[in-house]
Amino acid sequence: MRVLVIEDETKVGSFIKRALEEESYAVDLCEDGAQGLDMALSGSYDLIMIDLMLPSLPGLEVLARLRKEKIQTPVLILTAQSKVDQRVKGLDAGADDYLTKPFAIDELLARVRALLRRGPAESPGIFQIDDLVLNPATREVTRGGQRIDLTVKEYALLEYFMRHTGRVLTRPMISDHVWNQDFDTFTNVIDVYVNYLRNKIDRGRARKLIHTIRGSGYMLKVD
Amino acid sequence: MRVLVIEDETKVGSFIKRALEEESYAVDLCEDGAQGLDMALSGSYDLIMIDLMLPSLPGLEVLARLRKEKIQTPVLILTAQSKVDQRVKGLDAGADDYLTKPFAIDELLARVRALLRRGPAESPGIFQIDDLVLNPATREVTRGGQRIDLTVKEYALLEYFMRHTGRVLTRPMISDHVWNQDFDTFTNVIDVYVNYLRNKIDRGRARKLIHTIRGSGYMLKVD
DNA sequence: TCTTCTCTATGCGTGTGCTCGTCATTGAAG
DNA sequence: CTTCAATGACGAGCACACGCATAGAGAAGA
Repeated sequence: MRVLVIEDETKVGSFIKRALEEESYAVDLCEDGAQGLDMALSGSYDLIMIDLMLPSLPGLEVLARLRKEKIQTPVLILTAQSKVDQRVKGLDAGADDYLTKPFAIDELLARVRALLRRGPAESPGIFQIDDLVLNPATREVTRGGQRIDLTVKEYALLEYFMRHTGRVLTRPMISDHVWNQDFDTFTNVIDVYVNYLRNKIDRGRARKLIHTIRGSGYMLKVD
Repeated sequence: MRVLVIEDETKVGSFIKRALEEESYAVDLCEDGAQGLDMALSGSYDLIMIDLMLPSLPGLEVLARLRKEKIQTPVLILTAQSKVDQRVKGLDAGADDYLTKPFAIDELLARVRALLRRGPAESPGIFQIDDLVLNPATREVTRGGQRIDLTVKEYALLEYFMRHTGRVLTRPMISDHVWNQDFDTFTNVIDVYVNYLRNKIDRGRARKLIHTIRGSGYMLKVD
């Protein structure tokens, strides 16, 4: 899951970035409204977080243009003012949720999870395929009841796979959602990480779940 | 446990702040009603204390708006008048308890403990994991029956851990609940204090309780 | 003054993320 | 069936960030 944070206060921004990264999100941080809009328009993000007070372009304007371009990515508004009309304006402009600063990081994370949960599939809080279970709330993964320890990146990759079970995932799709902006296209990192995952999830099991679609990408499914 | 105190009399306010800090609470003090409301809305607090006589925005109003925004944090009302109707109004507006000034500090602390005990988990007064026991009422900690002396900060950290056993606690989450507002994100204080706790709690024991989740944070659990 | 506590600063070891090179597999053409 | 090119699998190894430990500065209180 990739998140764009448009926030001009460096301190707040990097605090949020770090918190999200510890929760295994890929995070791009942008301190300028106009530039942030450009990035948001790429459509690579699963969630966009916008501060209302921005230099160069106010947050509400960013949001409005985004919606005008038919980008339906969930948007979470950050605002210093708790004034009710500000919030109403934000929600009217197409925000999905708002949060007033200062906020508790737990609260931010909870809302992020909530926004991502109401995905296209209207999915529940837990993902399961065969005897493989992933719980995003606790970031716990088990197979056949047995706990599996994953690194942050491995977890991010697996979560992406499990959110798109039975679909072919191309390498560009994977890098777009699991890695952040400064991903280098000309490497085989993805292959390497898929291999790591295989070792921890499929190695020694009767039914393999991770399948290679030669010439296209990978797919998570039961045969 | 983090507490917000909204009290315009500087002397009373800092007296309360100090008393609470000695009991290992993280305390933010605010002398203005409107600003206090903003802070309270962040959801960062485990308890909020409001004086009824405030400049800019009366205490009852702060409380009412808080409840309107669905913030369910326990609220303790401070009031100079002991008039019955005042109290009734306060409780009607959604306060959980009240205290008339002047009050004995012991009484204040007792009520704070009582309010925090009825947490979201409907928790008992005592926390236990393996042979480690923590009693918030006496702030006494033992492991295997043996008393363990902790400093104020160490205790606050351990209490936070024990209230969230078995869950991964990220550094931002920890700083949000154990340190107060002016916490500096870019230091390793948390690591240092976890290390202190390890020395006093896990050092030399067969079963370790504090575990590092690399890239994420820490977790308190039995293996 | 001396002690206690909180926090800063720094050096060090190690796991993670990643690169690279080589080997295995696949599928198509001869 | 053999050959060959394209594609992917995977082990080895490197660099760096992360977390640990420890020393000491600074503040507050006895």
